Amino acid sequence: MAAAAPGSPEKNTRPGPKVATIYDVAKMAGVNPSTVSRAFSKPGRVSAKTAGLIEEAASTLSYTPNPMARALPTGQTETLGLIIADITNPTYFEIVRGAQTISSARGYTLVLAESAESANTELKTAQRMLASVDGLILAGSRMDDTVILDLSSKKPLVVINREVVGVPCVIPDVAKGVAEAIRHLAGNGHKKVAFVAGHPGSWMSAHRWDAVQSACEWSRLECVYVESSKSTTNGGRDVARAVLASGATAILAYNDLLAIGLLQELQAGGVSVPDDISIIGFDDLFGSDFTTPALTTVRSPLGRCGVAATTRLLDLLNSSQATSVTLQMETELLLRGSSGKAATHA
Amino acid sequence: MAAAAPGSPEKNTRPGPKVATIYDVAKMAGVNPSTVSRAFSKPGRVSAKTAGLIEEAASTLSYTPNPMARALPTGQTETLGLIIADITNPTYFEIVRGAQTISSARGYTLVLAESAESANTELKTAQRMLASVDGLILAGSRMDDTVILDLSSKKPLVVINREVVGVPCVIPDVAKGVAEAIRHLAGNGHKKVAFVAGHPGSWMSAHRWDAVQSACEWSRLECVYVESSKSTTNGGRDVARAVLASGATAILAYNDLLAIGLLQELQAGGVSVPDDISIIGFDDLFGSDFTTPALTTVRSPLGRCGVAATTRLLDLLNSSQATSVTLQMETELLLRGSSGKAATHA
DNA sequence: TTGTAGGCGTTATCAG
DNA sequence: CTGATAACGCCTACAA
Repeated sequence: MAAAAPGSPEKNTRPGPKVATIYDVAKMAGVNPSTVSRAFSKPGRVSAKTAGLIEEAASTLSYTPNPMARALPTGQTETLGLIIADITNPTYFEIVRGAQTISSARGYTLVLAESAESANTELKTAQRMLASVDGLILAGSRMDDTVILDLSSKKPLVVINREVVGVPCVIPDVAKGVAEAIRHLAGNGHKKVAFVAGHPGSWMSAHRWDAVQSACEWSRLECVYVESSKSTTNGGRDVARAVLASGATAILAYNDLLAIGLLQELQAGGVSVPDDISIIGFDDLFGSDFTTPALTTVRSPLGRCGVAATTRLLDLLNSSQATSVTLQMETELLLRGSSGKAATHA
Repeated sequence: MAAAAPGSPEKNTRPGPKVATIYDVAKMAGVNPSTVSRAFSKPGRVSAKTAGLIEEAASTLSYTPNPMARALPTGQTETLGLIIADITNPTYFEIVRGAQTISSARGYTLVLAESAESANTELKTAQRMLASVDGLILAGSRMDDTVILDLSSKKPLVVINREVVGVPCVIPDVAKGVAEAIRHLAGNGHKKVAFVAGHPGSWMSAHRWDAVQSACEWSRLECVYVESSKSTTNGGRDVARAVLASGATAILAYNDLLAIGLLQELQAGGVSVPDDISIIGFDDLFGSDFTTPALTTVRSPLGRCGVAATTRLLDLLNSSQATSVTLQMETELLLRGSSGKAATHA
């Protein structure tokens, strides 16, 4: 008998004592509702005495402002939206974490949605969200640049892990990390490295491949491009054979998941890592240090990207500074056990 | 010149063409606003012809109902709240994933918040959320049973990973998985197992310890309880020494993180797993198969718990069936490489 | 400093 | 089936 419905067993409305409104508080405090409103929305614009009365009445009634009702006149919902490409991909967890932390720290509510890797559902989700959110964060968006730009003209919008001109972006600066990685490989006698790509439509994958190419050129290393079916451990397992056939002595995988799959499959096939082949991943994903050897990886500060993007968005919200600059978060090589000297094949 | 403000550079309001309302649609379709409202909220209660007109007008104006405005008269926000104990703990991600998937599939929005392991902030968060949400999901709650019960009397509420009488709960049924694990150990000649506990206040940790005790009793195994500072890999590393000193030949760790930390620390210390000591974790956490040997673990169907809890909540929402039964999701032993025959110590 | 009145976008209750 | 009109809970000029 936790909740005994008094009258008729209605649809789904709670019977409970109707939640208090400013009217109830006003009546109890003996003031006008608008005064109560002020007391809550602009502290200081009400006398200390009445503020006290209101405060007291409010707490005995356990009054809480109704965010919906508040959002109507103001247009501000105190809510941020985060759309990620794939909830299934642990890469995004760090971003969610960062965004949620900052949001709640600044008194905002975070609503989460995923686009299931579909540009279409992503757009629909974004449009629905637009109506109930003050600003939007897109992580790993699959939508066209023009669509994103258009969206950003309606509500403040920040993009993570991708660059769109005219829209504030937060991306990891892969150049530094990749350069370190390639230098590390070159210094260990490697001559040929294979880049195992991710999803063909992924902006980030292309971006990383570019960085790898220029770094290799600079270090006079040969690099080959290997396609993969999907950016998961299974995807990694699937391409192990192809990578081996390429003749490369070192692998740069598009992400850690691929790298780990590769590592496991190669080890299972009797290939020793890093003695026979070196493997380097991307992201420093949760669990990438669980492997033996632990995975060398180019750390993408995803968490900090989430934090930075959210901070950025909130700043945009209360300053209207139209700075659509791309923020680069530094990446770095995390040297662990899966990479080392090139095999002296003979 | 992405968004040229026409007039004055206001605070933070978007200058853009004010978003369309039912009034705009009504005018364009030549009907009354209330008819437009009907057309959207109760399809069928409007003639096919006018419905068409409205549909057309709405789409050319790209009208989207304002959720806030809609929530005001109805009291329904089409939004679900999920509060998790610690965003930092990957365990909860599966739950988030499940909840988000179901929510959006049923047209609901999911808002996410964390309690930072504090009963106090959890309560505050819950209360704030209560105002803007149709129902609440608590995962790994730290609040008192009475508080949760009280909360559940205001809005439909489902608890994950914990049992509270009078409140619908979804918990993994550890009994089965633990029994399998202990039988597995007993069958391999183990005589003494150590249970490495998690956070002292954790309901789940106590619950698992109970299960381990009864299973051990049933299989006539000795079991010892080892405290740990925190349920992380580092926490695992910290207790490695103590566990070794206990003389147990097998370890059941409260969760996979602890187990992995233990595994790494023991291996680093020259202890062979599973030859010298067997390790079994809980949860089948993401990455628990990255280790060498891969971690044997009692799989908690966290994702399915999230799904079940959300489904449950939604059912509660539109049926007012006051079923406060506890739903048990079956666990099972996932036999991988970290457990095996007891060391023949001599 | 505080009260008055009108409006935010929708739904709901009546008539017609 | 459709059109007025009053809520919903709160904010905000404007006036006192």
